[in-house]
Amino acid sequence: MPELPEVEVTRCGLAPQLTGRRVVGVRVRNPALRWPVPARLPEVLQGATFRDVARRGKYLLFDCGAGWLIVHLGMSGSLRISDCATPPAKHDHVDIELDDGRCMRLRDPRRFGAVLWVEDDPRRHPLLSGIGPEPLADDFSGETLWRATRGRGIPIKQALLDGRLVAGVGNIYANEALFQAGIDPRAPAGRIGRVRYADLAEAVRAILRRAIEAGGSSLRDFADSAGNPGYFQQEYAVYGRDGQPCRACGAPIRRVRQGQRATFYCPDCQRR
DNA sequence: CGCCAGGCCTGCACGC
DNA sequence: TGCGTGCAGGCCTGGC
Repeated sequence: MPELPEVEVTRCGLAPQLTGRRVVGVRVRNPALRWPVPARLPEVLQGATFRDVARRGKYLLFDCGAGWLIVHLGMSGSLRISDCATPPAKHDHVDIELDDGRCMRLRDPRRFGAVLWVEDDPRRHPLLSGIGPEPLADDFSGETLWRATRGRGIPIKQALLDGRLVAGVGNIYANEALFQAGIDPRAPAGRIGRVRYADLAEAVRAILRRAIEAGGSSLRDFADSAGNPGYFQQEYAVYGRDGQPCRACGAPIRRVRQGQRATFYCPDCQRR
């Protein structure tokens, strides 16, 4: 379940291995991802050299000189560097072969992910142009959240999942950040004040940073690690813990449904 | 067998 | 009429 931290850890793992490498071939075994993998991907990528790997929200942006490869991992996708000779597994849909005999291999069992190609600024692509501030950048703050939610009745949990307010906060970290900020996920976003939004923004940052650091510790063997461990899972305060005691006060964690997504919270620590 | 999880785009219905 | 808003559907597989 790649959320922003997993995508960032992926970016950090891939960048040094890709930068300066030339593409010598592209193999698309199954183009049926969320959107079809562009049929012309092999021809446009052939001979291109990777210059950089960036990230916007949960989108990975590969600067290939002639254009940009955009990859979204959906909810079951992973990218790793493999030996080209290693036989692909069942859900290995795309290989991008490099000039050193290795390849970047996309695995995505559920195929909610996407592989796109654009020739100009990927941030202007329709899928990316409306994305809100990066949570770890300076233009995200309690103030931006406060301003964006004036007059809105939507529960704060669902507002946090809206990528136009803040980029890349998924279900797990929305739950965790609200716990850390002591805010009831059902509280109407428009009725939360500046001070609490400052706490919430800080909680979002802290949670994401911590998760990235935890993932970063596995960076060394990133390329060849088989299934990736999620250390951070051990540390969840509320996510997936319904019925278990709150780590802060002992009250049983509750689970409710908001917008067809599971929400977890502590009824005592989190207030409207 | 059925249900659920996950991200997030898309389309619809609604009210001002 | 257009817009902002809030909801629900859809995509897909594996695990319970």
